[in-house]
Amino acid sequence: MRKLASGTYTYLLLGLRSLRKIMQIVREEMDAAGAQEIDMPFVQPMELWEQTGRRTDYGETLGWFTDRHGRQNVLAPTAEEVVTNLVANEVSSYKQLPLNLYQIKMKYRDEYRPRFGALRSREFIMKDAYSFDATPEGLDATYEKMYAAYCRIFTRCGLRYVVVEAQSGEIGGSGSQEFMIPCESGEDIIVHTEDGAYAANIEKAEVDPPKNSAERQAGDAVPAMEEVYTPNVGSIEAVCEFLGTKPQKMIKTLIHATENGVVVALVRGDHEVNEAKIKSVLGGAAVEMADEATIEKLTGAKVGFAGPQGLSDKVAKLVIDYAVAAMACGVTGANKTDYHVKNLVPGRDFPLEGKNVIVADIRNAVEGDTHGGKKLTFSRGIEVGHVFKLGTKYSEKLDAKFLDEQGGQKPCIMGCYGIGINRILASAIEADNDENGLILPVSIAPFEVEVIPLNNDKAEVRSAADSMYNELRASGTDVLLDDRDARPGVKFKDADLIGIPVRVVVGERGLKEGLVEIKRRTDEKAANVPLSEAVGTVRDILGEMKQALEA
RNA sequence: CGGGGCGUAGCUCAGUUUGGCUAGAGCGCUGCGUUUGGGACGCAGAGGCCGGAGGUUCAAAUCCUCUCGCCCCGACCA
Repeated sequence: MRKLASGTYTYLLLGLRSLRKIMQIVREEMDAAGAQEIDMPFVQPMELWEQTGRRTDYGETLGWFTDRHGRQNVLAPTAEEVVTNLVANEVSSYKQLPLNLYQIKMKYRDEYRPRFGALRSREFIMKDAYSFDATPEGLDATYEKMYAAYCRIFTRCGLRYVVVEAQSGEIGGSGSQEFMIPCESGEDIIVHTEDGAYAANIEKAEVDPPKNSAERQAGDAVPAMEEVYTPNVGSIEAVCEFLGTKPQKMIKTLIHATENGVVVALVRGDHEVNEAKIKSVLGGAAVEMADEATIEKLTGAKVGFAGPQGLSDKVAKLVIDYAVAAMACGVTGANKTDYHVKNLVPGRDFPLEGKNVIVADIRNAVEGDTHGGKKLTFSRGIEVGHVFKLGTKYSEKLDAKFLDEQGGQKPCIMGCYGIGINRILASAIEADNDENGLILPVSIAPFEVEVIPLNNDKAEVRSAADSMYNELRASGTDVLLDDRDARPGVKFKDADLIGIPVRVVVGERGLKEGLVEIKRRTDEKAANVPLSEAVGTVRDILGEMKQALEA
């Protein structure tokens, strides 16, 4: 793999061979799961993206250009629009459903910041599948099939994976799961209970409300709230330092704009608000941070001095995190520039109930939180696959409807399923390697076995190696012959570096006794095997390795 | 887009602070010879618009301005 520019790479022979093997496995499992392979355009009309609103949703990550006719074209990052448009034109009856279409193709995302080589590149190969069902039960069945196919794909690629609950986005309530490869260099945070019964992306991980109300009751004795002068001290850290308190004692008052009006969210000073959670608490309306003008108008103070007291009547919703509701008292903004208040008591100084007040889980999980009473731990992973029940978002907007048994018009119920082909290779490399290089599973290694003739100039060595190579090839084994005129050490190091699972060494010394050496990449020492049995032994070893990946 | 860093031989980098000899090293590459079971050795060589443009100066890889590219951190993410 060689870099051309930031986030764009040329794959050379070895990398490409691995990618092809991964694609083949994916293809076989998709076909077996009843999906049909198609090929959709990489360049797509912008109008389609405007119809579904994703031009805005994708924002800057969407790559596009204007052609000579002045038309705008999207460089496809996914293909929901195109496939839904296709189905809208082709499907008119429930008898044509269910339908499951997939493609394995280059995608483009204009990433804010491509990083970690193939893990997050601008161009990448993705298998994307889209299913269309007539009923929710049908979608469930398709989803299950795809889920099972994904498990087989990652197992066959020799990867240890975990499945986590993921944020399901706009269509609340329907399922979404990510397949993650646990690994230090991963970009995603996985949250799971110690027994592994619950695992989720940090975006999604649900947190138990605190159990003890003891602290709350202690709050009854707190004196009335009091304003303090905090000139030019806006941030949490600055206020803590100024007032000699801790972030855990602070209440962050975050003002959000939604299509239904202004929403104020409260989280503890040491917690991070999770907008996706607010969104689902509010029933799916888009949520974003309010701009300065909105905040100043609402609070009458500059940004950084907002507080919940007296605001509940002025906003559409007041959303309070469980952890804030459980606080005895806290420090927050005074709704007055350069002032904060202390001794603010939840329930006394601002409401914890009422028609526009919601107490819920609206923050990211942190160390020490629990789920279902079990402690949550954190680890990193690489997202290699995502299965997602989409519902009717796209089929409604793009008019993919069919007539059901009663003759009624219904939108198709969709699911979508992605696999990052490059990421599978990248995670296999990250997951297993040593100081000598890669250790690749036989199913995705560029070659299964490498034959190394040590003394190329010796005719008998050369001919023994050649005939082994030819025999292995003839028997359908993926074999590489290193016939370079190089020193032995160079060949050994290279074979190790590129992760070839099995290595056969043909040397003058061994050949005198009719022996060659066979060594797995993971073996300490090589085994001597009679030349006549070598091909059979190699095939047995490969057979075992492949067997292990089917289990 | 914000913050930081780096652009000198194919690669990794020194030299830049304090302007001054013919711009260097290791690895790689070419030729010849000796070697040959875990990245050999000797000898001889090739290889540079010091990222680009402009400026200061007797003199610029070195100082100034602008620009382009790359890396790292952050913000974003169906």
